[in-house]
Amino acid sequence: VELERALRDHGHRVTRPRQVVWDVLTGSDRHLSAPEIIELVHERDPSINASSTYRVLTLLAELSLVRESRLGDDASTWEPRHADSVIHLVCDACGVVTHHHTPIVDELARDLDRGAGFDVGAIDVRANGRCPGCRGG
Amino acid sequence: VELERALRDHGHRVTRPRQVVWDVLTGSDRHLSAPEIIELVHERDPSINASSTYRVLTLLAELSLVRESRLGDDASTWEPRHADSVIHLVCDACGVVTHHHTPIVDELARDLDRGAGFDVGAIDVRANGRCPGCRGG
DNA sequence: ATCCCTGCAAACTATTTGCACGGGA
DNA sequence: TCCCGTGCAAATAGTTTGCAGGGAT
Repeated sequence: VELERALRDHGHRVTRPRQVVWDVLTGSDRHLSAPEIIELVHERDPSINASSTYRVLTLLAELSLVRESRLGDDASTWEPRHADSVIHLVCDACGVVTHHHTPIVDELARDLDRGAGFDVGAIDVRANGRCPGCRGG
Repeated sequence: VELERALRDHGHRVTRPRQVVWDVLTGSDRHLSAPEIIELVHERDPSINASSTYRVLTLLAELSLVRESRLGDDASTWEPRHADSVIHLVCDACGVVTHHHTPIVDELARDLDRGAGFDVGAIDVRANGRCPGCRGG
């Protein structure tokens, strides 16, 4: 229903591809690449075309329902948008991506405003390294 | 000579494509995409193939001489690597990418180590927004 | 003399777009 | 009924790879 409301509020139609893509995204607890999303969408409904999935992802991003990240060297990944700023922790050993929160990001935004005169809209922080599990190896 | 030393120290040969790509990168004050680098390399020596440029960029990244960033929605951009952590400020209005430094990034690294048990190797911060010039519009 | 690098061309992956039809409002 | 959104297929863009010859060491 969150999806339906967001779509209607902006004059967009509620269609099956949009619902299925949204279900796939909200039904996953991790980042998904476009090809992965396309695959999962196909499992639920093989008649939904890949290009439609791309178009839906673009639309959902415009509506701020999902967020695109470019974490690796390959394809973009997508996830439902979080309310607050999130830090992406990418483990170079096992490849797992986790999230982290800290008020320091807000501090950073303030510093950019004051120190560089930059009007900050969004901040993305990515850290590469070793996750707790791979750390002691 | 910095390039030559880095190459020889790791048992790699000093070749023309490697020198030209390095010259192009160090001769620019801004981020360059691979296609841009290929173009600039061609201006200096049209006989250097695009695939070689890709291979050189990959090698230089392994040697930590250059750094790859994925700032926009299109291609990766490359720049000589900086000693300290750098923040990329991407202006959504004019598209210009500038750099910013702040010790807050180190603070962030410490927080990730303590707060999330994550062994931080590198941190990338990107901020989208309005640069000082486009701000008052 | 050895074998690392390169140029070339082809393959690949991710993503975008034109078009005509069909379904949502 | 209207026209937005879709499926389809082809086009694009960026990047990677196999191979054989040439140059750096």
